[in-house]
Amino acid sequence: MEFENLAGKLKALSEPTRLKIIGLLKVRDCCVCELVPVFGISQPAISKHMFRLKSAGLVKEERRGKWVFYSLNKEAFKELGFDLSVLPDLTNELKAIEDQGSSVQCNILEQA
Amino acid sequence: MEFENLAGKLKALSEPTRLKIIGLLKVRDCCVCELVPVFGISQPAISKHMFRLKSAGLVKEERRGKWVFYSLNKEAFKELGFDLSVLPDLTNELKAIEDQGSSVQCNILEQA
DNA sequence: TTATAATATAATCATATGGTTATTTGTTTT
DNA sequence: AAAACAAATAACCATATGATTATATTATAA
Repeated sequence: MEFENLAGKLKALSEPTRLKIIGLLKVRDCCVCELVPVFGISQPAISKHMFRLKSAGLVKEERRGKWVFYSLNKEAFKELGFDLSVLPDLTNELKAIEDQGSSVQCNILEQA
Repeated sequence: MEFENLAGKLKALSEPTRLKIIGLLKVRDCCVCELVPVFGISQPAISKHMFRLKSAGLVKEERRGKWVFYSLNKEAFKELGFDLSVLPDLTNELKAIEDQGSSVQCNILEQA
């Protein structure tokens, strides 16, 4: 891959919030409303981060009813030469959010 | 590694000039005055890029007489989970610079 | 069909970034 | 010691970035 293209993908990765979003998506697909309470920034801010990740081809999006779910594009990470296993496992952090339903602003969890 | 730290290193990598500098250092150690003619930007601009790469721990520096040579910190790339082999090989590009000595602003090549 | 929920977009703002030119610092050469 | 070379630092500027609030858009629920 050419340097410009590679650098573009790396730039999308190289922001702490977005990198942690990638870590969360490594655990499971997530929708925007689940990510908002994790980071304590506004919903539009998360949406813009997802747009950046999607534009770089690092994540895929899929609408499921009211929600838009984002998932990792693992193929893109291979091409990028980035090993996802270096990211800390966030399973527990995601579980914590699921448990304290009070702080979760969306109703996605009630669907299950 | 934590997300902040990882993101910081990725940010240092995620700029086209710096990423290409890494590609050149993969071929061999280089000094600033060799890099200047490759990119067509000013010497201070290259120096600042080297500072960013060094601060992120991605490169090491070593003074040799008048020159300061930079080399890859390969260990850092492992920790970062980034596979250097995805970068295009720039051996020829470096050779081209060596050959057309006219455009090279420093005398490093005359040393050999 | 009206209200509500989830997401995206627009407008705005402060800070970070990557470049420039001018100058300083360190090293070698004459 | 003076001149020249290599690199770093300082001051500055235009653009990119990451956040905000306000407003649209899209889909479900009442």
